[in-house]
Amino acid sequence: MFDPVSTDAEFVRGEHQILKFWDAAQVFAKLRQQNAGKKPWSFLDGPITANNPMGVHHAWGRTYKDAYQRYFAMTGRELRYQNGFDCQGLWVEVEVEKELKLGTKKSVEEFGIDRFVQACKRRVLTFAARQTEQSQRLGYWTEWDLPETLRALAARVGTLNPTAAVTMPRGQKVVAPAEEIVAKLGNSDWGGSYFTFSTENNETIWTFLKKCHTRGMIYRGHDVMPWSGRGGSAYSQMEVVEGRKLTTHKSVFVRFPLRGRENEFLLVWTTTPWTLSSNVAAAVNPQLEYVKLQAKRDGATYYFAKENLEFQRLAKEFKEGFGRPEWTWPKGVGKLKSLAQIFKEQGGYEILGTLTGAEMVGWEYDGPFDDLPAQSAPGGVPQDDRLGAKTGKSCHRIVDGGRDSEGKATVVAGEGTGIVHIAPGCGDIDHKLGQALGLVAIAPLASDGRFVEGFGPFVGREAIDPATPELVFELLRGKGLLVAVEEYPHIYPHCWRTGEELVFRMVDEWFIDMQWRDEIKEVVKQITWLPESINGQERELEWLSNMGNWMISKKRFWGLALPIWVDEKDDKQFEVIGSLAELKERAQNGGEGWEEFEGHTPHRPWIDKVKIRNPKTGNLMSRIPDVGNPWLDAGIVPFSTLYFNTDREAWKKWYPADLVTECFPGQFRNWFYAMLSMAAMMDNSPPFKTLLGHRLVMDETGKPMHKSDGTAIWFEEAAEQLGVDTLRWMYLAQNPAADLRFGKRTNGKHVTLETENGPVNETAEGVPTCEVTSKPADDIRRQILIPLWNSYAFFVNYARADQVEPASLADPARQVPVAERPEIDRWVLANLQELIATANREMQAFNAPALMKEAARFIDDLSNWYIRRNRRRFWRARDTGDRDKLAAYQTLYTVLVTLTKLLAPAIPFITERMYANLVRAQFPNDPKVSVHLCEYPQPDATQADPALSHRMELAQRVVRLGHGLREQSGQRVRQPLPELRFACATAEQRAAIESLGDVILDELNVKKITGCENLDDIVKYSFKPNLKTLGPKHGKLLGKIGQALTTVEMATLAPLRRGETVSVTVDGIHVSLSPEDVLISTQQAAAWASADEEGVQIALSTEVTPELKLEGLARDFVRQVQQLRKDADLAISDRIRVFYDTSDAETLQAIRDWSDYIRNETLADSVTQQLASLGAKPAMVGDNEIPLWIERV
RNA sequence: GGGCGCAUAGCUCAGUUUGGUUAGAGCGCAGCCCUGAUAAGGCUGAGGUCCUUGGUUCGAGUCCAAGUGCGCCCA
Repeated sequence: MFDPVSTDAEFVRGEHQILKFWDAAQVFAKLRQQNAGKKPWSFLDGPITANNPMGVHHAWGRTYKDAYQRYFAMTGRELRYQNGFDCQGLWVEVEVEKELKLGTKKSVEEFGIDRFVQACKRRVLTFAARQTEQSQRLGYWTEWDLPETLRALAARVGTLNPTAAVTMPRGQKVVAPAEEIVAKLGNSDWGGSYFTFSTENNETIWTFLKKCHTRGMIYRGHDVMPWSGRGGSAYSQMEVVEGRKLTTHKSVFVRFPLRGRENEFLLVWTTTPWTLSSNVAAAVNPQLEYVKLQAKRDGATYYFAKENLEFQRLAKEFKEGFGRPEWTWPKGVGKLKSLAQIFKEQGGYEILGTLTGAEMVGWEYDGPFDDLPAQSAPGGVPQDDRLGAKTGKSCHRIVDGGRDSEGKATVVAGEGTGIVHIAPGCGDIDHKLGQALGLVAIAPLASDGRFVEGFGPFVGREAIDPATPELVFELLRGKGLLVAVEEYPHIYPHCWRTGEELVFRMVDEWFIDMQWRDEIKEVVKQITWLPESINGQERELEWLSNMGNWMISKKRFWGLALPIWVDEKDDKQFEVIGSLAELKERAQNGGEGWEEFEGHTPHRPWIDKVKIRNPKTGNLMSRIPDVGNPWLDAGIVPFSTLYFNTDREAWKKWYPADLVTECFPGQFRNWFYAMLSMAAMMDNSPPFKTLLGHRLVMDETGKPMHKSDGTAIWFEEAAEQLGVDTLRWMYLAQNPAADLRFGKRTNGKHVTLETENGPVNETAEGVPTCEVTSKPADDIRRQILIPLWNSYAFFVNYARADQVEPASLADPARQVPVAERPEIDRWVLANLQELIATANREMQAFNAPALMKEAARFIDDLSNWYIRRNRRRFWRARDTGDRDKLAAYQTLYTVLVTLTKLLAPAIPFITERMYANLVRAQFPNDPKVSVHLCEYPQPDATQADPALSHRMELAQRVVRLGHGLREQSGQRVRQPLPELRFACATAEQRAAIESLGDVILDELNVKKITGCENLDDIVKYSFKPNLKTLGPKHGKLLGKIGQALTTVEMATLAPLRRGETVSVTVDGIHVSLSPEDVLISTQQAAAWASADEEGVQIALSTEVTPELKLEGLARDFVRQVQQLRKDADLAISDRIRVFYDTSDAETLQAIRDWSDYIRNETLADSVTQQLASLGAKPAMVGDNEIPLWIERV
C-alpha cells in the first residue's frame, strides 16, 4: 500500500530527507559500482576558485555538470566524477593579505613567504570544504572529499604540529604531514577533487613548459609596472588604485631640435622630467591640427597642438579641485600659465602656419640626452636581441600615438602640447606603443629606483629624489633646450601604505611565443561549441588570430613555481626544467639546495633554494622569483587530472573529455584558451569534444549582483528559501546564451533558514542570511513542480482509498493491454513516448532547455487534461472487475514512474521522493533502491501514436475555440448549450473531431456535436486574396483583385469552397482564381457564434431553452454545494444534508427537476428549502443569490 | 579606431536564414470561467510609428544602403 501524500509538497524539507537517504543508503557508491567497467563517458570539470563561499551564480554551471553526468550514468556509462578546485593566484593572495592585514609585497616578505604560502593553502582548503558542502546541498553527485578532512588538513598545514590523521574519499585512513597529503589531493588512489596546487598539477605544467622551450618558444621579455624603489618591489593594479594621491611635481616644457630643419623644434611637456633621459620617440595625433609658431626672442620655430596655445590649463581643477573633497588646489601653487602667456613673457611670438599631425609623422629629431651612453646602446637597455642595432638615438622620430581600447586617441590637445614624449622603458602606454612600433626600450632604473650605468651624471641618483629633476633642468638649460618649468599639481600613484611615490619601471617578464597559433586553431575547429547562437568557435578563432604572446610570469608569491633557471652571472642563459626528477638530478650533480627543498611542495620559498649548474659556463643557475599565470594551472587539467604523466593508458581512456561546461564570458581568452593551447602543445589534439557555455546570473533587473553591496545571493540562502529542485529546473530551462535574471536579495531583511542542522541565521562567514525572492523560481514551482506533485498526490491518495495493489500496477502479466485501454490512456502514453524520445535526444545534445520545455508541457497536459478528464474513472465505486478503472490506474502509474526517471537528472530530490513511495516501498526486493540507479527510459515504438496525439490536439483546439465562443456570447460553461457544429478542410480532421466528440461535448457542456459539409446556412464567409500565390501571377493587379473579392456576389465565389476554380473580371481582365488563391474565413452569424482556425470551423448554438436553463441552474447549485463541502474540509465520502432558501420560481423548479442529480453529485441525503439560519452563505445560482448551507450527517 | 552583434507590446524575448495577408509567446494588467487532486489551471481583452531615413519589390518586421542608440571583443 502506498503512503499517504500531503498536497503540501514541503519541497525544502523533502530535500533534506533525501540527502540523508542518499547518504545512509550509499546510493552514489552503488551507482558507481553499477557502472564500473562500462563504456566511459568523460566529463572534465573546470576548477572553481576555492576562495569564497559559493553564490547562486556558481550553481548554474554546477547544475549542468550534475544533470548531464546523472543522465549519462543512467544510460549505463562509467564516469570519473571529479570536481576541481582552482587554488593558486592573486585572488587568494589578496584575501589572505586582508586576513593577515598585510598590505604590500614588502610586508608579505617581512611576514615570511613560507608562512604566507601556507596561509594561502589553508584558505583554499577551508573554502574547498565549504564549497563541497554547498555543492552537496545542490545535489551535485561527484566524488567529494570529506569536508572534515579538508578542514583537518587546513588546521595542520604549516603549523608546529603538522601531522594529520584523516580519511580519504574512498575510505583510506592516512597519517602523514599535512603538507604531504595536501600535495597529493585528488590522486588516482585516494580519489576526491583535484586541487590545482597539487604537485601533480604543477609538475605537468613543467612538462608543458619544457615542451615549449624545446621548440624555442619560451623567451624573456619586458613589461612596465608600478614599482617602489624603496620597497624594491612591484605593485598590483589594485594597490595603485588604492594609493592615488594629489601631489605637486615640477613639470617641464622642453624643445627637441628637428633634424634637417634649422632652428625648428618640437615642443614637448612632461611631469616626470627624469624620464627624458630615456626618451625614444615623440607621439602626435594625426587628426589633430598643429601650429607652427615663431618665438621673437631667438627666432626659433616651435610645433605643438594649435588648441593648446590659448588653452586654460587645469582651469576647472583650479576652481573645483581634483574630484575628491580633500583634493583641492594646493596652497602656494599659482594658476597655470597658457602657452601663449609663456611665449609672450619670453618676448612674444608669431604664428607662421598650421598643419596636421599626419604631416609630421616620420620627422626625425635629436633627443635631449643623446649624449648618454644608454641612448647609443644597440637593442636598448637592457639589450633586446630582436631589435638588432637599433638604438634610442636611431629611433627618434614622430610617431602616431594610436588609440586606446575605447577608440580614444592617446594623444589629445589640452594639457601638454599635443606632442607626447615616449619612453618605452618608463611608462605603460609608452611600452605598449614601443612594442607595437618596434622601438627600443631604455630602462633607466634598477630595482632600488636608482639610475643604472650608462646614464652619465644620473648614475646612482634616485628617480623620485627632488634633486633629480633639478639636475635635468640644469642640463637642459645648458643645452639650450629648456623652455619653461612650473609647479604642477596632479593625481599620482603612491604606495598606499607608506605613502612613497611609485615610478614605472621596466621589469623582466617571461613569455610563450605564440607563433604556433595555427596549430591551436586546428584543434579549435575539431570541437563542437555550444550554444550555437554565440558562435563560440569563431570567437575563439578570432581571439587566437589577434592575441599577443602569452605572458606567463607574475611577480607574486603564491602560485606555480615557473621552472626557469637563469645563470647567475650571465642572465642571457636560462634553462627550463621539465620535472622534479630532472631538477633533483641536476641539483644533486653540481647544483645545491635539494636537501633544503625536499619534503616541501614545489612552491616558493622552498623551491627557490634549489640551484643547478650551467654546463656551458660552470656558473650556478637560480630560479627566477616569478610565479606562473594561474590560467596555466587550470589549462593543464586535461593532462594532469587524467594521469598523463603517471598512467598513459588511463589518460587515453578519459581523454579527450566528452563535455566541458563553464560560464563563458571571459573564458575564450582564459580557461578555454589555456586548455586549447596547452593541449595543442602537449598532444596536438582537442582536449574535449564539446564545450557548453552559459552566460551570467544577474539580479531581477538584469544588473550584476555584488558581494560588496549585499546583493549577491549566497547559495544556501537561495537553496533553503526557494528549494533546490526549483533552482535546478530554472537553471536547466534557461537559454544558456542569455543572462539569467535570478531575483533579488533584500539586504537587511534577515530571515532564519530551516536546515537539517536546525535554524540558521547567518552564513558560515558570519553574514546574516537575508530574504531572497525569485520570480522565475516561483513560476516554476507554481506552474510545474506543484502540479507534478499534485498529480502524484492524486494518484496515491485515490489508490489508497481504492486499496489498489501496487503489484497489480507494475506486474506486466496483470497489465490491461495498452491496445485495449481507452483512447485517452493511449494518448497520454503516446505523448509519454514522445517525451522519452525528446529527453534522450536533447540530453545527448546538451540541450536541457528543450527537455524542460517539453516536460513542462507534458506535466500540464497530464494534470489539466488527462487527470482532469479522467477523475471520475478513479473515484468510481470499488469493483474488482472494473478493467477501465484498472487501466486508468496502470496508465497513470506508468506515467508517473516514467516521469520520475526522465526527470531524475534534472530534479533529483522530488523524483526520488516520488519513486520512494511509488516503487521502492512497494517492492522491497528490488535492488534499485533509488530512482538514480534506474536505467533511463527509452522510447517504446509500439506505444507511439502520432496520429492520436494529433487528433487530441485538434479536439483541444476545438475546445479552446468553443470556450472562446462561450466567452464572447456570455455563456458560462455550466450552462448547457444545445449544439456545436463543425466543418473541416479535410476528411481526416473531421474524422478526428468526430472520434473525440464525447470529449468535446463534455468539455464544452454541449448536448450535441454535428459534423457538417459546410456551415453555409449559419455562417457568412469572407474571401481574401492569397498574396503568396496571386502576387507572382498578377503583380500590380493584386490590390484590385482584393477589392473585387469583397464586392463580388457570394454565389460567384461559393464554388471555391467546394474546391473549384472560379473566374472574376477585374479591370476588364478575366482572372482565374483557384481555391489556393483565396483564403476563406468565417464571420459572425445570428443565433450561432462561430470561429475558425487552421482549417477547422465551428459554430456554437447560443440558444438556451428553458430546459437547458434549468439544467444550468442545477449545475450551479451543485458547484456551490461542492464549494461548501470543500470549505468545511469534508472528506470525499462524507454524506451531507443541504439547505437553501429562495423564492425564484426557476431555481425552485431546477432543484426539483434535478434533485436526483444534485443528491448524487454532492452525496446529499436531502435537499431542503428552509428559512436561512446562521450558518447560511450567499451563493450565486444563475443570476440569483440564495442562502445555502450544509450539515454533515 | 577596427571587428562582431543587437534594436519588435509596460518587462523579457521569439519571428528575419527562404519577403506574403490580422507580427507572436511568457510575465504583468483587466475581466470572465472552471474546479469533490491542485498554494493550481483555462479563456478573453487592452497594449505595437517592428529605432530612423532612403532604396529594391505587386508586397518589407524580414532584403539592400546610410544614420542613431546600445552591447561584446580586439588593439
